[in-house]
Amino acid sequence: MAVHIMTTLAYLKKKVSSGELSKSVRTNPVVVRRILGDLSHAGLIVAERGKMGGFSLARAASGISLFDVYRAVTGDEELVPLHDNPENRICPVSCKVRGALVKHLDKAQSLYESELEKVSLADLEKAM
Amino acid sequence: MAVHIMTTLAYLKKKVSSGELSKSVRTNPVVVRRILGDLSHAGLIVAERGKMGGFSLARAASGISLFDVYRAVTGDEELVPLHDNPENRICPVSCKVRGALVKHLDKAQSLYESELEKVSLADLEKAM
DNA sequence: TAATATGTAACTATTATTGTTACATATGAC
DNA sequence: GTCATATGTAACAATAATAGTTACATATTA
Repeated sequence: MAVHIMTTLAYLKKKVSSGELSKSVRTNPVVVRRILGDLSHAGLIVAERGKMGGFSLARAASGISLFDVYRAVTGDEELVPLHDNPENRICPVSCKVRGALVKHLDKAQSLYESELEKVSLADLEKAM
Repeated sequence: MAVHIMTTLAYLKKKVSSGELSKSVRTNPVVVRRILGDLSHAGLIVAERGKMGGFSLARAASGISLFDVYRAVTGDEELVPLHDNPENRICPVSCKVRGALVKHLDKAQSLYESELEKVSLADLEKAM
């Protein structure tokens, strides 16, 4: 939804209200505003309040990547989370798997994220 | 949990029951058996029923990757799912974002998965 | 045949997400 | 100054996914 919203802002190139955006996404304006809140806190969009208010990109679409959008809405949570049951101290695997596994998962996630960095909202908007 | 279980099987190099595995993972044996069911259906482990039954790797730990384990338990679902609200036909973005976005997400996911392919259970087991 | 393992159904508890209603707050038009 | 209209958020309900639990059928071996 966040990418849909951001692509719409890039495409329309004007100030848009949460009501208009919600029609494109086909959901409730509050759902859209919650996502817009994340995007705004991340500095990707500018929100203007009051009558004639609305949302617009904070900078050029070519300067905003899919990774920026992804990060804004997910925080820094992991793509594949680990189980968080307590360790069984008498089992070496129970004590050490997480550490060993997370190293590889982090590497894979870095690759995923750097691929998202390569794609800008301008690239997406051109395909509309 | 699936990786924890598989690494334990690689480490112990013997037939192990769901009860023993659940002690290492610190959860209920049925939770473990559900995951073992997925791993078994994927052909990664062999399940033996009855008294003296248990689970063991179906092939050498060096021949099983993190990607194999990941696929066995997640199916082919996407790392980052798209929203599935209906299209708004009068909005070009609403009609086309998904197609444009999924292309890039699939590329990124391929990179993630091929990184997991590079890591075997033997690699993990060595770190225990 | 008794003991012990897997395989699964059924149920509860917990959590996250989405959608919704309601309303405080801000801002521009008149 | 006030009204119309926008954002910002709290609060709540509906839905779905996951984890844990109990129960029991089925398989296998000593």
